[in-house]
Amino acid sequence: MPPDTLHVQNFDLASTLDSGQVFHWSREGEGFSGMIGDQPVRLHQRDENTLLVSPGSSALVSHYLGLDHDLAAIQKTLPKRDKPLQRALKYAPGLRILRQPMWECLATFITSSLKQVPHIRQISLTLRAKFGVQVEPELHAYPTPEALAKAGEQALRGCSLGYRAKFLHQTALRIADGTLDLEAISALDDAALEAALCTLPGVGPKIANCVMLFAYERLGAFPVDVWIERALRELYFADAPDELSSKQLVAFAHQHFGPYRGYAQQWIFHHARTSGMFSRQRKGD
DNA sequence: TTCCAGGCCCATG
DNA sequence: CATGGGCATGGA
Repeated sequence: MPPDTLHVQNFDLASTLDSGQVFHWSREGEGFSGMIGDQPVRLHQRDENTLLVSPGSSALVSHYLGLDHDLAAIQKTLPKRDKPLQRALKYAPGLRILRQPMWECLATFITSSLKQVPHIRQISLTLRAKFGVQVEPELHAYPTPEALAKAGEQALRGCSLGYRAKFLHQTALRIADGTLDLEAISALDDAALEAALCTLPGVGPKIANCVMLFAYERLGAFPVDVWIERALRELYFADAPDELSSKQLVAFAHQHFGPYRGYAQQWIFHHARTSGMFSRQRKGD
C-alpha cells in the first residue's frame, strides 16, 4: 500500500525527532521508523510541505507530532526583540512539541537523569527489546508499567540503568497498581499536575516538566536541565551569570517567554545542544 | 585520568 | 526553605 500524504507547514521532522524529546526513532532510508504507542509507523518528509506516513496512520501521526499547533501564532507571543531566542528559532523553526504517550514519556525521562542523549536512547531501545511487545523484527513497543514492575529492579539494572533502576521499578509498581492514574491527572491544572508527578520516585521538577510538556501538552511547562540553565545564564545574564538561583531563572523564564515558554525552552535547548554554541570540551570559565 | 551528562533524594543548617 | 554530597554508567 502507498503511504498517506500529509500537507504540512512550519514543520521539520528531523529536528523534531532529534531534539531530545523522544529517543527511539531510527533513520530508515530517507525517513524514520519507530512506534507511536503500539503502532509501528514510517515517516518521511519529502519536502517542506509534504509528509509521507504509513497507510492509515494520518490521524495518529498528526496528533503525535503536534501538527495542529499553530506555530505562527505561538511565535507571535514570544518576545520579538529577544536575539538569542530568535536565533534559536531561526535555527529550527519547524521543531514541534510532541504529544507522547504518558507512561512512555514518564518512564523514559526517569531513565534520563544525569545521562547523555545517546545513552538515553540506548537504554530506551534496550528496555523495549527486553520487556516490550515485539511488533516487527526491529520494532518493540515501550514496555508497560506491568511489564517493568514484573521484571524487577535487578533485571532493570541489567540495562545500564544504574541507580535509576530502583526509581523506574518503584514508579512502574505505583502506576501498575493504580496508586497514580496518569490519565486521570490530566484533568489537573499545571501546578497540581506537577505536584502529582513529583510524588513518583525519581521524578522531580525537571522530569515532571518534561513529561508535562512532551506528553500532557502543557506548553507553559519549562524544564530546566544543565543545558538550559547554562544557556539562560550566558545568554541573558552574562554580566553576573551566578547571581540568580535556579529557581529565579525559572521565574524569569515564566514572565519573559510567556504562555508558550515550553516552545521557547525547546528551541533554545535544541540550539544550545546541537549548534556547537557551547563546545563541550571547554574548561571552567 | 578526570570531567560531565535533559536530576533526584536525603541529610543538614 | 535553601544548600551540598552521593549516586551508576559510559563517553569525551
